[in-house]
Amino acid sequence: MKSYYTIKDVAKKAGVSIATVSRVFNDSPFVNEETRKRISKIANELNYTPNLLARGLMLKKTDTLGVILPDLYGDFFSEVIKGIDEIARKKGYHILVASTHSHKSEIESILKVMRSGRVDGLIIMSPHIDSNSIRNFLPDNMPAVLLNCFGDYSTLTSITIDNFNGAKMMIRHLIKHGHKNIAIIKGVEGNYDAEERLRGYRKALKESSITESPRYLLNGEFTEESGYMAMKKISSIRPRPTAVFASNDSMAIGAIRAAHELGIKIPVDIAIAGFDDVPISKYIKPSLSSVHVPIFDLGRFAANKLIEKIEKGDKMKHEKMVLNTTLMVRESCGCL
Amino acid sequence: MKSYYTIKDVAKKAGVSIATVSRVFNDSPFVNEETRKRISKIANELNYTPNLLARGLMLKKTDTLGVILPDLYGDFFSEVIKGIDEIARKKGYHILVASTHSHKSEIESILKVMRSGRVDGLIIMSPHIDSNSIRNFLPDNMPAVLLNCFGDYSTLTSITIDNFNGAKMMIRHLIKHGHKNIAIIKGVEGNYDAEERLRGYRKALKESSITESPRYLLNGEFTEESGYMAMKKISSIRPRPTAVFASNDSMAIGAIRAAHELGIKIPVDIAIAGFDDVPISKYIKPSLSSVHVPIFDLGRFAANKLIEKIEKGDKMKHEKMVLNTTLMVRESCGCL
DNA sequence: TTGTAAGCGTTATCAG
DNA sequence: CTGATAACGCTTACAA
Repeated sequence: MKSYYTIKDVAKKAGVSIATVSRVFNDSPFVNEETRKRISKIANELNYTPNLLARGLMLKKTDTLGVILPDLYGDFFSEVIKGIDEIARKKGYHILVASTHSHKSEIESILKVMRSGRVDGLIIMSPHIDSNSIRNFLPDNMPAVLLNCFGDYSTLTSITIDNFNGAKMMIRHLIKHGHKNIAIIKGVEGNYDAEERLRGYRKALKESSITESPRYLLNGEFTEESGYMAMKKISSIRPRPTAVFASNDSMAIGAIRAAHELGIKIPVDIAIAGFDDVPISKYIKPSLSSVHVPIFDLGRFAANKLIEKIEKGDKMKHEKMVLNTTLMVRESCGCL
Repeated sequence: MKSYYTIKDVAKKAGVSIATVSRVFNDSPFVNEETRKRISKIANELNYTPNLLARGLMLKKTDTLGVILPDLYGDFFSEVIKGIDEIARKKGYHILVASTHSHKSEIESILKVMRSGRVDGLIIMSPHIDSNSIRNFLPDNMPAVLLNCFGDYSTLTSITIDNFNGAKMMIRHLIKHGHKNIAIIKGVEGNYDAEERLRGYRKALKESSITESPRYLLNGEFTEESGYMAMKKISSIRPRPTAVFASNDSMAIGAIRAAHELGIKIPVDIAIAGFDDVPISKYIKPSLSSVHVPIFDLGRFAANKLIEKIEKGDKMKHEKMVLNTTLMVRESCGCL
């Protein structure tokens, strides 16, 4: 007994040519109803399904989307994937995922694999500035959608989150409630989201003629731990800031933990705000004011756009899409 | 200009046969150093990489692991994926993911795709009892590792988390601290993890000769919302339980939210414990006592086992592996 | 050390 | 309606 059957086996058993079997599996109208039934029955018995590699080789179509992300873990990425998956499955595509850890060499090797006939198109998120070179590694016939990347790639479709305005709104909000000494815990250096959020912070300060103080600029790595460390430092800055804007929620949560340990009351002593609006932010105490990011949509839009590009051909004009962010005011900023 | 090049293009340009080009890309020792260099150079210029579909078709090897999960979202699944990805990349494999939403039809169609030459092996997590039939859909030559599934598949390798003992330990712990009226918020009906945790709960009660009360058995869906609802019900049960064991952390967090709203103090009025030890549990107030589950290891072990099976052939004996869970005592159970 | 040619499992083009 | 047969892009005996 063979461990798997091919179109030939089915054809032989049904006493027809492989062409006819192929027709059956491709819903060709030109096949006799009885023949069709007989072939279907035999295929079923043999548990036969067409080999997708062979089919892909012929058709130059794999019904697969390549998804390249910096990491696969955490609320953010997993929600992006879920969004992509939802659309993909709905439209009959599968997804091949890979994480780069923002390493240039990883990106290149992944791209090499992905472009070698295995996927019909690519969704790439590479917020790190070094990974800019991605473009050069993309065969220019390969449909692609870029997520949260630097640069204005007029040649590529890209979708970004409105980091800049999100941060600006949040800082404006803090200023409106009387804060003047506002510290920021920055994100990873050279990261698109981090830079844009910083830019928003600066813009809001400038608007209100508040001079930016370098002492209020803390480094962070987008991790809980780095937020914790930053808050420890902040506690000894004089004059002590009355508000802290963490460039993402993980860091905000770390900052809150540090504050707890230091006996600093939030939001009474210091107001804290984050960015991303991860699910947890509602549940921590105090609940975290944050900037909501439509992550799920990001994934869905990306998948939709990509599939559109794949199916309409690349003559589709390239576009840049920006997703709105919204303010989520909760307890930690002290305005409730 | 062609949009992509094949082995033929390279061969022609280098003035050799495709066999030689192939040899170069497969590191065959039998190729003249100069020829090799010339071919490499030309391949580079053309930005040529071997088509992996064609190669896979010949070799019957795709260097890809299929990963089938109930869902792609959330701390749990994303950490499983990350674990798998870490090992896979290390050993030169890629991963094709799909989510089933525990729908039988989805599982079947996914399996059909996965087995059609696209993956070398499968990691399947299907804790729902209906999806039991998976076995029948697996070509028996396809290496596979089952995660947290029902049944004792002596024919398949499986890895599970020790849900039973985890729950038992937690309940024992509560009993030791004086609780006798312990409610449980159950997980999804027919779900492997849910059933096992319930079994652990019962075992611990029986051990201490505490009679199980049906009123203390609340239904839940593993969601935050269902935990919230359950707690609302619990608050009006008389005699009111002094402790609540939620079958996962999401529900425990929902329960805590409900308690807050109802003015029930945790852990003073009611102790609460969860399961999974998701990252958030450390950060909520009160911090959540939970049962730690080595999720990341689950993914890594699964990937390692699968790759081993793929490479050693399926003569490898099938095994059942159980990963230990450990008690994480924090504030919410009131023992600190 | 290299080339020739068969074959992997499909689909597509033509005849019939 | 059906069957040969040539692709698809690659690896691998076997021959030279």
